Amino acid sequence: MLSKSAEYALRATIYIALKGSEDNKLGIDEIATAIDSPQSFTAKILQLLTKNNNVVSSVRGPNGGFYLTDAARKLPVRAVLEAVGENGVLTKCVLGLKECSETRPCPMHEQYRTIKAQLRQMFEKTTIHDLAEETRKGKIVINNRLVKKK
Amino acid sequence: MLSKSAEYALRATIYIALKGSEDNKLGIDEIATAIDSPQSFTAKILQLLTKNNNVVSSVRGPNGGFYLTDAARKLPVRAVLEAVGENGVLTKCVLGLKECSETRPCPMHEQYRTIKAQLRQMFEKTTIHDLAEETRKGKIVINNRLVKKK
DNA sequence: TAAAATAAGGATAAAAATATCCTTATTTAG
DNA sequence: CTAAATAAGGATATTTTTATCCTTATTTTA
Ligand code: FES
Ligand code: FES
Repeated sequence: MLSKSAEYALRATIYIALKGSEDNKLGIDEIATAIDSPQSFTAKILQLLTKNNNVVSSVRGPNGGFYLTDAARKLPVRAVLEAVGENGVLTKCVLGLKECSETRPCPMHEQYRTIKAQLRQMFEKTTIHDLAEETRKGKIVINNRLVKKK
Repeated sequence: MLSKSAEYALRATIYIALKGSEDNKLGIDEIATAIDSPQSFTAKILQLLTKNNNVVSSVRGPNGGFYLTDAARKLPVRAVLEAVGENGVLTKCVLGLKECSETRPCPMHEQYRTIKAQLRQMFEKTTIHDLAEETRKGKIVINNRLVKKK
């Protein structure tokens, strides 16, 4: 469904939203460990997220690291996907035709339309904040281990 | 959403259902041209479809080619996806966690659940026959050109 | 101001997906 | 029985995605 890049981007962003703040910036090693992702690769992805859509903010040097602004927390999930170049799910044809349109639909278009609409809904109406809250509240998890209650 | 392999697999299968029959088998060159796909690669995929799930049937030699049995036409779309090793959309976690489960959900699980259910519905309830019929009836298209009415 | 900490960025590397090409096996028609 | 047609299958190539490593720039603190 999503690329590894997009998956790591989402998990990292959620984690940063959850644990970081302007005066508690998180280092790449902590983040990658927390979300079970390859560190250097995750660093690249965080670079994308800081460059595109201002999803993530970063500061170098001692006590530097990554955090989210309040504005960033209000961004929809889609902003994260866009930042890593993965918004195709919402626009592309399931059968891989060059165009997905009502006027030249493929045989799955009709059925896929409502699913695509729901995906769009999910990616546009849900904010980073929502996902972080969801995670904070429940027995929710963003890595492959059990979540540790603090 | 789907891999190229899966996209070609679906388009090819639909085309074969539409134009082929036991006594009008279709050659790989016709199929690949018709669905705008790379010929040799499509050949590989058809090999998978003949080996797995009996989605496609084939005969070598003069007047050989590919066709679908009546049984194959009744197969759900999912059988095609499975045959090319692409049924992960229905089982995997959107955020890429190793497990997708109710007991250890990720922060998107709740919202994604209903979408996944609809995807499953779509892939399991829709048959190859349905897609071919859909294509036969309307201004429906499985390549990147306009469909030619015969 | 020097040293340490940290992200940014560039250069590769490894793996997976996609694609092509060539040879082999099978089947049919003549 | 032979030749031609056609899919099967193996080997290889190309491209894209994923991943690692090393150097550079920035920032903070001592
Ligand atoms: S044309 Fe294929 S999904 Fe819209
Ligand atoms: S656990 Fe992530 S979608 Fe189910």
